[in-house]
Amino acid sequence: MRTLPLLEPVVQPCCPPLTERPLTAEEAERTAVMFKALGDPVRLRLFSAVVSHEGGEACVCDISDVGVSQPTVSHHLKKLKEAGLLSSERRGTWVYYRVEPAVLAAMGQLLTKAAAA
Amino acid sequence: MRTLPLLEPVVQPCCPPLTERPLTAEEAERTAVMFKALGDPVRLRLFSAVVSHEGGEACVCDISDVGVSQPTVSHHLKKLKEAGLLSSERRGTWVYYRVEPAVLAAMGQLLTKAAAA
DNA sequence: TGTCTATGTTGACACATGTCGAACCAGAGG
DNA sequence: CCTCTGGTTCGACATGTGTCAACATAGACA
Repeated sequence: MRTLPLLEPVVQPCCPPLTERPLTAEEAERTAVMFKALGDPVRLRLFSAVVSHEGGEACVCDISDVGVSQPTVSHHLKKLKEAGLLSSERRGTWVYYRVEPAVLAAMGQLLTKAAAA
Repeated sequence: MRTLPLLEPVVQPCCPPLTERPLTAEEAERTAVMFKALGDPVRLRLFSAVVSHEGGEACVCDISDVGVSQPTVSHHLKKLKEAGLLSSERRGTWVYYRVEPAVLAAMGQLLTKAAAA
């Protein structure tokens, strides 16, 4: 019995820099997944809530006050997970979501390098 | 006769840091606009093409080879413009798109600060 | 076993979005 | 004036997406 299904890893070595050259179709496809995941207000709030929470992780019950129903929260968290931005773990009664620091750093570099050009 | 319609400024002083605290509904709404704009593979390629082009600007004719019809290219460039990421200017026969460096830098900080947490 | 609480999944629905062809607009150059 | 070329706008269509209520599942606890 595995405790972490972890749907897909999707984007790990990700993110070619944006300024160097035009992205290829493949690269764009991969990179767009992450931006798309953050392209919804509710998901952005959930993500921000997890990232800003102490320890970089939070229980669903702590962050689900974003004005939508509980199934919708669950749906959005799943999307963020599929995009490789969050991972989840069940601890007893509650499920905790955690941010993937590597991916976040990669996204940041992608944009800051672009800005420095 | 104005040469720059510039549909809306939308997001100028933008981007509260992502790690500090959970984003409010308003902040998330504003910030998500930009991520959403970059959340499509075609738009990401177009954006990357403009950013990586010399001088940070490019004629539509230089970047429209992304596998979709020309009206679709125009549609996506409009979206990027509405999101405040690009601006456009007509110069004789051709239309040039340019990146907005301030907004790009803000987005980068938003994520790198988040990564450093 | 049963029940209660915390999350996830399903199904359905309305709405947003990406795409194209066709029509339209703006300059350049006859 | 006309015509050609580069871009945009329009109308239509298929697909994707956010949302909820209802149902299902997983532990905790009795």
